[in-house]
Amino acid sequence: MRAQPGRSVTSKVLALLDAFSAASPALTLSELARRAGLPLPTAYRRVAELVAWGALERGDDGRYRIGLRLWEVGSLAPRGLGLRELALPVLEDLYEVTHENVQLAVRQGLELVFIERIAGRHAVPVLTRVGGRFALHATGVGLVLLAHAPPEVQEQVLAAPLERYTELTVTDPRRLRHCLADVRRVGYAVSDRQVTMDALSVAAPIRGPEGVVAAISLVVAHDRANPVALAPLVQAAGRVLSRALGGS
Amino acid sequence: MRAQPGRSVTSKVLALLDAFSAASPALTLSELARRAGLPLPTAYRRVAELVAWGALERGDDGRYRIGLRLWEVGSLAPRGLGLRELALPVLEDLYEVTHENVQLAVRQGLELVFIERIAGRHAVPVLTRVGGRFALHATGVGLVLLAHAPPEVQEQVLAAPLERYTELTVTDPRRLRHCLADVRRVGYAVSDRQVTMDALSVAAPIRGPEGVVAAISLVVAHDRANPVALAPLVQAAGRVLSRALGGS
DNA sequence: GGACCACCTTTCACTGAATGAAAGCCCCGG
DNA sequence: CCGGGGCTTTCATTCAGTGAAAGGTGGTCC
Repeated sequence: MRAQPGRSVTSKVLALLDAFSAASPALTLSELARRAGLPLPTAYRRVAELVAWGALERGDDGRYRIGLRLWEVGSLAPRGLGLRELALPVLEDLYEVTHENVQLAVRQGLELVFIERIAGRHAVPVLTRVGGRFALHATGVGLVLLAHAPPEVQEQVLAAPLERYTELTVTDPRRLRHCLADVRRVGYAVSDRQVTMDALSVAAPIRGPEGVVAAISLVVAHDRANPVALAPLVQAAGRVLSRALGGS
Repeated sequence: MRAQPGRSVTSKVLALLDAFSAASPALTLSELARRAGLPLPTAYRRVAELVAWGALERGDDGRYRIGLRLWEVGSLAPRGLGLRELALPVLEDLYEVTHENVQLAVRQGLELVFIERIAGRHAVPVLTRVGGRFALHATGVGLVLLAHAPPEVQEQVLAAPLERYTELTVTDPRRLRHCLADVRRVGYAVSDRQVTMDALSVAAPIRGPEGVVAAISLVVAHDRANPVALAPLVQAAGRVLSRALGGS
C-alpha cells in the first residue's frame, strides 16, 4: 500500500516535537522517527520542513535539536514567559530576603510545570528544571495547585496511584484529601520531605480573576527550616502577584 | 475545486503559530486564519489539533493563545532556556555589581534574539522583551554578534538598508564595517545612543567551541555611563561564560 | 582495498487525508 | 424577527503525503 489509514500530518509533526525531552535534547533522524513512531522517509520530510522554518535546528554533529524559533514562539505563552516576566521581580525579592530556592509553577492537566526558579547558591540543591514537569501530590506548589484545582482534576489525581518519593510522601488518597482541605483552610502548603529527605517546601497560591493560576514556593533544607516562619513571606509574595494579576 | 495546489500541511501549521506575536498574543479563529493566509475551515481543523495537543490554548474569551506545552518544548532549545540557565548566575553577578540592565542575546539569521534580561529597577528602562528580536546593526549585543558572524551574514546585513533609530545610528555600510573591525580588535562593542537617545550599551562576546555563540551587555543611561570602565566587567562575564561553554 | 554497516536521501506509483465551497449553528443587538 | 459575525460541519473531489525500495555517503574493521 502507499498511504495507509495513517494519522494526520499535524499529529506527526507534533509527535516529532514530542520526541525531544530534557533527557534527550539532541536526536538523530532515526531516533526521532522511532520515538515519533514514523517511517524514516516520513520523518525525513517533516523534519526538513521544521528545520526550514526554524522549529528544529541541525547541529554540526548531524543531530537535531529544538530550534530557537520554537523557543521564541513558546515564549509568547501567557502562562510561560509571560507569567515569568511579571513574577521575576517578586521572586527576586523573596530570594533577597531568604537566600533560599524560589520556585514558580502552574498546573498543566494532572501535573505541574515549573515556570521559573531562582536557585540559591548556598541553598539546598533542587532537582527540578525550568520547563520541567512533576506530579501534583508531593511538592508544596503541587499541593497548592491541586487544592485549588477543579474538583474533577482532584478526583482524577486521587483516583490514580500516588507515586511514593520518600517514606513521608502522602500516598493515601484519604490523607491527601485532608491535606488539601488544610491547604485551603490555612492558605499555604507545607511539603516536609515528601519529595526528597533533604528538603522541605512552603508554597502559596497566586490568584487571577478566575481563581488560582499559579503557585510560588520556597525550598529549604529540612533541618534549617521553620515552615511557620516562612509561610507569611511566601504568602505575601503570592498576594503581591495576585494583585498584579487582578486576583482576589 | 476541492484541493488546490496548496502548501504543505506542515507549513500551514507553522503559519498558524507564526500568526502570534508579542503585539497580539491572543487571536480569534478568524484573525488566525487571516494572518496565516488560510481558509477558515482549514484553520479550524488545524487549530483544533493544535489545541488538543496543547500547542495552543483557548481562553474563556474564545481567543486562542500559545499553549504551555509549546513553551515547555521550546524551553528545550539549547540556545534558548538552555543557554539562559547556564548564564543566569553570571548575569545576576553582573547585576549585583552594577545594578544596571543586563542582557543576553544570540544571533538568529540576520537578527538577534534576546534570551534573557535582568531589568534593573532603578536603571534606564529598556524596550526589549525576552524572546524578542532586533536588528544587528545598532545595539551593543548586535554589533558583537555581527562582528563575529560568518562573512556571508555580514555581507547580507551590510547590503540591506540599515534602519535608523536615532541620529547616531550608524547607517553607512562603510562606517559600520569599520565599527565591526574595531569590535573584533578591542574585544567589546559600545553602542552609544544608537537605539534610543537615553541609553548606551556595552557588550562582549561569549564563545563556544565553534566561535561566538552569544553576547552579553550592560545597558545604562548615556549620561551616567563610562563605557571604558564598564567594558572590563562585561568582558569578564563573557569570559566566564565562554569557559563554561568550552570556548576560547 | 573492499566488504560491511549505519544512517541519510531520493524515487515512484498510489491513495486517503486534507481540502474549500456551501450550508448550518449560535449568539447578540437592533 | 431579522441580520450579521463568528464558529462548526458536511460533502464531493483530488493532490499532498505515503512507505517500500533503491541509491548515496561515510566510517570501521579485516
